[in-house]
Amino acid sequence: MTIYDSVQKTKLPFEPLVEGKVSLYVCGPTVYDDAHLGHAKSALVFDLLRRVLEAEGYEVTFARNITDIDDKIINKARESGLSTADIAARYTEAYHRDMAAIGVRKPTLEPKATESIGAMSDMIQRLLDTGHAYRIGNGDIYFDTASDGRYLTLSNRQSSENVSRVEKVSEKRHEADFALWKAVNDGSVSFDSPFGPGRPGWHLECSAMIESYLAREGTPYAIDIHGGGADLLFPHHENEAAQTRCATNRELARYWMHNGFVTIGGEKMSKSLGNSFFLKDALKAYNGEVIRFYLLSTHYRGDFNFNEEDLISSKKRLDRLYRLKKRLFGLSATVIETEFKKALLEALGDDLNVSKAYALIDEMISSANDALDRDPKDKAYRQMLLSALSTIEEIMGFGTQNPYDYFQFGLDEETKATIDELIVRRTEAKKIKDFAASDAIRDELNAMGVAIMDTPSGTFWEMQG
RNA sequence: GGCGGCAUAGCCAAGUGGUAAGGCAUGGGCCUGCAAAGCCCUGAUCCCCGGUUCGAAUCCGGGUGCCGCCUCCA
Repeated sequence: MTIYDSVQKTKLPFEPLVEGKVSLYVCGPTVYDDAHLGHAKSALVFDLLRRVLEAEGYEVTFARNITDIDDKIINKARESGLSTADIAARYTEAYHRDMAAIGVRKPTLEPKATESIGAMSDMIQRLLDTGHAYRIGNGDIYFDTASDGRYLTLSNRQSSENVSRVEKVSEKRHEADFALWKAVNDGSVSFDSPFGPGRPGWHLECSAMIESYLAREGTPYAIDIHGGGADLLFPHHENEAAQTRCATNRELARYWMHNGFVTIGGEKMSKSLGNSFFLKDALKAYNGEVIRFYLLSTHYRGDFNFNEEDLISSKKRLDRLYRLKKRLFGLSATVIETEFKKALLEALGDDLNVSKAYALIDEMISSANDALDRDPKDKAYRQMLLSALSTIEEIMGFGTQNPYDYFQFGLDEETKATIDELIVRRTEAKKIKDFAASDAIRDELNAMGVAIMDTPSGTFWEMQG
């Protein structure tokens, strides 16, 4: 496959460091609040990448970290009266629940910062030993950016002169130098280390975790692919790259991938702008797969402008897949290799061209419906379709639900019983050709948001979206 | 100020040199008691100006507009 490397700014053929294997690391969440749609987008993009690589036959080791200690977590703990561990546990659980709801598979590894203090200490020690880090009077340890000849090459910046908004610390050697370790003397949350009690700097955890959990020996790069949101390129990934380079004498990742932002009204969704849309709230109104389908529907590198009308339009598109699944419901078949799968992987293999993949799915659905209209009993064809659906489930991660449940999203049993009862009454009215009565019942159902469809095998219904 | 991204039909969105995928919406047809669903048909010359080329949405130059990173951020 080809991957767009955001450092070289070009699509490159993917060549693994180790034959048949891929190491993929993605920056995960800081667990101090619920995940918003931007977090979901990022998680979905790399979940898709992982699925595609696996479908291509690679053995993928996919790590996504949890930042469970950080100033924001400490502040939240202070406000709520809970411990930082409680806050972190609560939002880690919420993150897992939300991601599962949109079909994001669990990563192979999910290291936590608080469980990686040893790995971080080791890296700090190496950086101190090699002169790439220094300690200041209050015990803080900083990375010396000027000691890295390749600093700023990742994000293609000419100088750090304009990094003037970074907090001024008088003892720092250079403005761009960033904290590896913050000494803590005020009794707040701290961890023991060879450098005394303190907390790790945020950038450090990814480098340290990659080194201790993912990196292979004897390769020119620590891992194959490092991903994250576009806002992490600088300074976060720049700093990670510098740490790894200086501590281990090799580059961190061969390919860097950055996903675009979710925006609202053209502006980046972020907590500081106050325009975040929590995933958990979206999940109240829409099936998780609809959200997955929608957020994955455009190319990962572009910005994604969230808009409820577009979401509904996406839902209608996914509905078609489920109606086809409904037509084939109850049939079992062995999964066979299909031309469809080949085409789908080829589309996705081009730097995750999801638009092309979606187009292939749409075309498959149309021709399938057409063929099933002509010959509903073609067994070989049905088997091929079931295999295609199963490919979509496996690679795209949607179409996995029972189609009847899918169309009854959010309904309680009582309402379902009411609907079923109305349909029985309507069927009886139709039987005696009392169309006025049957149409009145249909209007009533429509008013409830229920769409009716009469078929040779009975009347079915769906919630309208 | 430095660096970067984007601009394609009413809307969403692929395509990066050979005369514009797909979806939603719209209109028409088939099917249906009527519908719904399904299938078929229906729409753009690609922000503007200039250049290169036999040929450009696609390359080059110059504009305009929107967005992002440089502070925590997916």
